[in-house]
Amino acid sequence: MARPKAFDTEIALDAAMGVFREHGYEGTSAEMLLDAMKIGRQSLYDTFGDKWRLYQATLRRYCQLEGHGHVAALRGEARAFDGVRAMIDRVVADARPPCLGVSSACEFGQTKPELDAIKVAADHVLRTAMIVRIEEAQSDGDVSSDLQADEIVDFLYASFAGIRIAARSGADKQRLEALGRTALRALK
Amino acid sequence: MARPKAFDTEIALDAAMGVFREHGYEGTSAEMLLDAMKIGRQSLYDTFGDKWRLYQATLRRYCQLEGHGHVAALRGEARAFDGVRAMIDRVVADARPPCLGVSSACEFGQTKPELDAIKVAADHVLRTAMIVRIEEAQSDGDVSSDLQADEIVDFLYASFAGIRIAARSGADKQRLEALGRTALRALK
DNA sequence: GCGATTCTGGAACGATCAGTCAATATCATA
DNA sequence: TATGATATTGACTGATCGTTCCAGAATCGC
Repeated sequence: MARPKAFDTEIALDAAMGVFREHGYEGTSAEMLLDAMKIGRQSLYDTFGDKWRLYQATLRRYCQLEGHGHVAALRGEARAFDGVRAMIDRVVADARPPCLGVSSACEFGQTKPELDAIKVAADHVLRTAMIVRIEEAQSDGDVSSDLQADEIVDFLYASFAGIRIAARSGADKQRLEALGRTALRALK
Repeated sequence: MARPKAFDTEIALDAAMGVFREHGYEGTSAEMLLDAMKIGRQSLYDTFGDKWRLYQATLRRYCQLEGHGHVAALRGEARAFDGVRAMIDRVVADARPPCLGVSSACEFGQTKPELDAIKVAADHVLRTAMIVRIEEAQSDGDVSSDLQADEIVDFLYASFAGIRIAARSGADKQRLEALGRTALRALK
C-alpha cells in the first residue's frame, strides 16, 4: 500500500555497473551514477545504501552474469575441448567493455574483504564447472595430462585478464583472437 | 647561485610511484603523495607541476625501469629461450607490487593520449628486443615456428598482465610459478 | 656580507565529493 | 475518496579534493 518504484532496480544496477566498469570505483562520482541510472539522488541511497554498497552489488551481479555466460559457453559444446575454446572465444569477442573483476582487483587488491568474498563465491561455482570439463577434455586426449586441472583454471583466468587488458589498451580483434589461440595452445 | 633542492627528485618520484601503484591515480590524494615523498606541498607543485604530470612522470620512469629489467633478463642468458624464461621468471618473482602499466590501462583505457604515448615508446624498445630473441629461439628450435614473433610478444605481455593480476588477487608464489610455466609452454 | 632561489608550513581557494533532509508527489488500500 | 506509506525532487551539509598564495627561514654562489 504505497507508491511503487518508478524505475527497475536491475536496469539501474546495470547502468551503475557500466559506469564502474568504465571509470573504476574512485573514478566514479555519485552524479555520474545518477546520470547513467536516471534516478534521483535519494532513490539511489534509499535503494542501494551508499556508493560502496552499490559497487558491491554491481560486482556481485557482474560475477553472476559473467559466471553464467562462461558456464553456458563451457557446456554448450558436445566436446569438452570445444567448450573450453568457446569460453575463450566468448572472452575474446566481448573483451572491449572493461571487466569489473579485473578492474576491482587492480584498484583494491585484497584490501577489501567484502569484495574478496564476492569473488571467492563466484570463483567456486565457475572453477568447479571448469574443472569438470577440463578433466573431460584430458580424458578425451584434447588437453595434456601433464597439467593439473586446477592449474589450467588459474591459467585461463590469467589469460582472460590478459586479454581484457590488451583490449583495454587498444588491441584489435585480430590480436585478441591470436591471444585466445595462443592461450589454448598451452593446454595441448 | 641558489639554495639547492633538499630532496632527491628521483627518490621522491619513486615514492610517488609506490603510492600510485598501490592506489591508482584517482585513489591517490595529494596528501598521500606528500607523506610518501616526504616533501612539502610547494616543492611538489614546483618540481612536478601537478598531480597529473607527476603521474605521467612516474609512469614514464616505471616503463623505463621495467623495460630495462626485462631486456636485461632477456639478454642475460646464452640461450635465447632461457632469456625468455628468465624474463617470465622475473615477472613471477616480482609480481607482488602492483604494476603501474596494468593499473593505468585499467583505470584510463585509451582515454589519455599522454599515457598512450609513454606506453608506445616503451613498447617499441622492449618489443624489438623481444622479437630478436624470440626469433633466435625459433631458429634454435626452442620455440615453435608456427607462431609469429609479434604474436608471441603480445601473448607474453598478456601473460605478464595476467600474472600480475593473479598476484594482486592473492595468488601465492606456487600458483604464480605455475602460471609462468604454463605460459612458457604455449611457445613450445 | 648580498642576492637569488628553495624549502617549510599553514592558510585559504573554489570545486567537487558522498551523503542527508524536508517537502512534495504518487501510488495501494480501505 | 481519504489515509498511510513509499518514491521523488532539489536544496543543502560538512568534508575533502587539487591547487595556489603567502611569509619566513634556510642555503647556496658571489
